[in-house]
Amino acid sequence: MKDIGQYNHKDIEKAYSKSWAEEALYSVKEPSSERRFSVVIPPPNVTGSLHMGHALNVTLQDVLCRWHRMLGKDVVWVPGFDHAGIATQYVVDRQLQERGINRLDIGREEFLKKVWEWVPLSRRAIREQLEKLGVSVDWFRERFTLDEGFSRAVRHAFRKLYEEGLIYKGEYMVSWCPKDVTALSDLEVEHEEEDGKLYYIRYPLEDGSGFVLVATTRPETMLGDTAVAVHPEDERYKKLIGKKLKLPLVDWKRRAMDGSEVPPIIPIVGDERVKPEFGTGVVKITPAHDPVDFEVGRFHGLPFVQVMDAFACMNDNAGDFAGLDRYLARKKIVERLEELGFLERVENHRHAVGKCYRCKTVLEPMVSTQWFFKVSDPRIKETAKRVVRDGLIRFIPENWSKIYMQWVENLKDWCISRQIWWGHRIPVWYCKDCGHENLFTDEDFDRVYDKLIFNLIADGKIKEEFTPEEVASHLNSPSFVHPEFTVLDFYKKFVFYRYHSTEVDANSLRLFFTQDLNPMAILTEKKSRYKYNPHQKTYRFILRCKNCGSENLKQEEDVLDTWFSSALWPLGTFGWPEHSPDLKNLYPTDLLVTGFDIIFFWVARMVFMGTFFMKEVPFRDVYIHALIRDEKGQKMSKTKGNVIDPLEIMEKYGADSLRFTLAVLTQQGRDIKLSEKRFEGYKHFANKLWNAGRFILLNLDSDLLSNLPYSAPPRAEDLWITTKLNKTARVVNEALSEYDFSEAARELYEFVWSELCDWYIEFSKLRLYAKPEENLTEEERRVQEEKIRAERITVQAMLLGVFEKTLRLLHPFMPFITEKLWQELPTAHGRSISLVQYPHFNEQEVYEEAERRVERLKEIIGAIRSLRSDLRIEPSKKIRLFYKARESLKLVEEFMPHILSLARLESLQEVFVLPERAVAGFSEDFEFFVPLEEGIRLEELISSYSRRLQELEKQLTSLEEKLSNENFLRRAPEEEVDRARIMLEELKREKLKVEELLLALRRASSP
RNA sequence: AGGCGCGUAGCUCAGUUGGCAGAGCGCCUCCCUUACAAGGAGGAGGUCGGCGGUUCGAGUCCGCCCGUGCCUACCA
Repeated sequence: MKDIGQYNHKDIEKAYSKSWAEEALYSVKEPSSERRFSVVIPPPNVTGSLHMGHALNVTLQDVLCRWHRMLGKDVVWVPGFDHAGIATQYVVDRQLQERGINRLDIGREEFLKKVWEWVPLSRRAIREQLEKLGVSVDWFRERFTLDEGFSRAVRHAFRKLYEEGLIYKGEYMVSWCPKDVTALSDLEVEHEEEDGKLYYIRYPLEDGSGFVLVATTRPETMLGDTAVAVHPEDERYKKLIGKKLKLPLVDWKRRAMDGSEVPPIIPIVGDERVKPEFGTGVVKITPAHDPVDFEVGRFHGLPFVQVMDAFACMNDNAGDFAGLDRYLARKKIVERLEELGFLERVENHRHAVGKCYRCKTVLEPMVSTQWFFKVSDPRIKETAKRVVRDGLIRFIPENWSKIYMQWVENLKDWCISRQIWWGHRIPVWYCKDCGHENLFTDEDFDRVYDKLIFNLIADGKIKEEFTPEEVASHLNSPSFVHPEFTVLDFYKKFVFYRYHSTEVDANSLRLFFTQDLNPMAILTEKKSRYKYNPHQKTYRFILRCKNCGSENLKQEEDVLDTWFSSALWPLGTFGWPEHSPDLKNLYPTDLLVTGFDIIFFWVARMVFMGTFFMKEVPFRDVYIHALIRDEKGQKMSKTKGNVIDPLEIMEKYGADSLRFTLAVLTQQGRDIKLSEKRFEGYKHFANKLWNAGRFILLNLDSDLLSNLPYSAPPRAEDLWITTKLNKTARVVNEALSEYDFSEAARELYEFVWSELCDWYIEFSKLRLYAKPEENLTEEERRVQEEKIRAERITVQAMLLGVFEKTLRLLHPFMPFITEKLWQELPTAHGRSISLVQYPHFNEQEVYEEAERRVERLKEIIGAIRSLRSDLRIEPSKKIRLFYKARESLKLVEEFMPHILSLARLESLQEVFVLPERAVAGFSEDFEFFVPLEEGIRLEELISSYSRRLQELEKQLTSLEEKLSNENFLRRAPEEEVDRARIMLEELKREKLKVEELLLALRRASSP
């Protein structure tokens, strides 16, 4: 007997989100490889805080992880964060700009320091949000895509791919963002339809015999034209092939990328790629600024003239227009062309423009030297197709595998270099003497210290010139692998675990360097790795060219595409490239949950890396969920101001309501339209559950458990609710195993609200509040009291048992409220509801007979309530009722107290003749009569019955038609025909009944 | 230009081998009944986008069309 008061989500959620993390409840040190269930979180970007999409993503994962954990699995769910190259650089850059600081002014090193200051802030904020959401991740395994371990994994992966010939460097056409000043991969280009212009320009023939007319959408690129192309079979222009044109405007020197001078006299070439039907059938060729022209230029050996710089400003090759922004240049060039009579006409033209997916700047195709991952290689591409085709990886819903396959089929090589600062710097050092391209990873060094120092330098943690003290202090600073690690801890645990004896401090380091520099070491090693500077007292770590031995090396400036490291996420988080126990036990993961927008960016690329390096898929099931949109179906974005912040929602409605709402809304479609109202509805549900718990706890005797063996046998409603709950458990388990979150959640909602609260709890009050009759003898009274006591114990045990099981079923969806309520129950044992067994279907607990009787009882009570309502009898008014029944007779007698209570009757008496002056209702064979009193209004009832009659007539007509259709009788299955016949009989009986009642009512209402 | 999805109650959506159209919210009526007014009881509301086909029978399977959203694509 205790009162837990009113539902207050804030207190509950705050207490548990903290204690779960502090107790490391979801940390599994040594998972068994057979019973494990392993998942890696799609790492959120450290660009700010979580949005609703993240909330959905982690909620679904948490539901599944909690479910599997309760099914007895060793669930390891690895959390972590993505350094998010361009995105994070963009965020920090903007912050600096607001303080009037320019990134280019302070330089790379200083800027990266600022980013490293920002990262922990964002990381902490997101971590807190995840905890608030109640995610059951193993925080001891937290990782970051730019932590020491990942950097090492990335260098290792780069090296292997490079050595296998799967990474190459080359000069190609790439999409270039002039705002972020970097190359982008094809995937990072967003195409958008825009209204533009098509300019028709005259290019005069060199011999003065006329001109050809070319059409272009980007006239500014004409300054870089080095040819004009026509289709070789085009009758109009065929004869012009080989002739020369004078490029308008250009009367200055242009230099090609190879340094040669390019005259403004350009050839007309024939090329199949030209479509005669577009424009004039003549196309200008700018090999350095258009992807197709690039191909054409290479094919015909044309010079490449760049006319723009990295910021999309015109360069020296643009002569008079040098220094102008591309759009200003376009305007000026068009004006000049018009002045000089080269512009024939301008048409409106709608076309697709490529934009940067981050900053939406219109991209410029540029020729530049970039690094590529040769994903078109069969070792990558064919494997990636095979694992899905053969079902080693399963997409849910299934149709995404088709989309995946199509994309992989059309793969082009992936540009992985970025000209930004924030990210994994490419581990390549160029020799300034012989030009050799050197690739270094710590595997190039034998000694532990060398490996260590190399990694620190490669990660930019120490400078090339350093002191042992600096190294030691860095090693003892916090690691980015995990906030509670030092850098040294990390190296010991993951990298150098084979060398446990290695103690690293300033002294041993100094000793190491001294030894390294002594004459003996130099003799044995030929050349020392370290150069000592006696003035500065610093050491320099020496890399030597693998070709010529020169020490004059310079590291590649470019960093890797952020997705290159994310692609290693399911490997790196488990310690790869080391053969760690985690890698052995937890790879491949069992499940990946993500949105369809990153199937190509991330999912496919994890498949590339996983299958290549591990010879095994990175995950088995890929559950693809919808994207969150606002109530109008628009994407949520800060600029539109239509975001619904999960933090605000949790504050107002609670994490449990947020989670349950998202689970219910997770249909297999493509998007979820969200409005704040949805959360309100499910907060009511949480409240309902709370109050059910409150009711039960209020009515439990404090000594219940010790009295348990002694009790009265269960009643029909007990068996009924047991069956219902059992069936609910079956549906929920089945739904979850099919990733049908919505079905599982709705089923639970339905059970809690419509069965448990609406009916069972109401029924339970009969026994809980039972009192002995009055005017009894002492003896009789004692017997009755004993019986009531026994009944009370039974119903309390039932309530307790049913509720406890319900909480367990609900726990994956609403972890906080279920934990709290469960802990309040006298049966609570162990640390947490999340560690006890999940209920499953039990064949023994199906009581069909009891279930049918109680369902029938509900119908009867419903019919009486309906009549009361039609007669406008106030709910609080108890009425006298008379009834007639045949098959239902026993049932009515058995459940007399239930009917009296739930239908709010003063009495229910059987009669054998129709009462005079009474209005009636029925439910099948159960007929009942309310004595007609003054003030009872019949109109509503009459119209209610009239509507019912109409409906019946409609159904009857269609049924009769069906049954008179010979084809139906002949061809439909027998049971179908029988069902129709039975229904016809029932409808006819009901119709007679309704007509009879209507007649009586009409008589009564018009005296 | 190809590909994928969606059109069912006022709104958001369920509807699993074809066999009597459902839920939540909203709306209407009545009630603050000792867990819960964040509640209880009852109720209204639908030619399942359109046309055609298969079938005894179609929201469900097939075809075409209309509307709508998204993804992919080098059309100057």
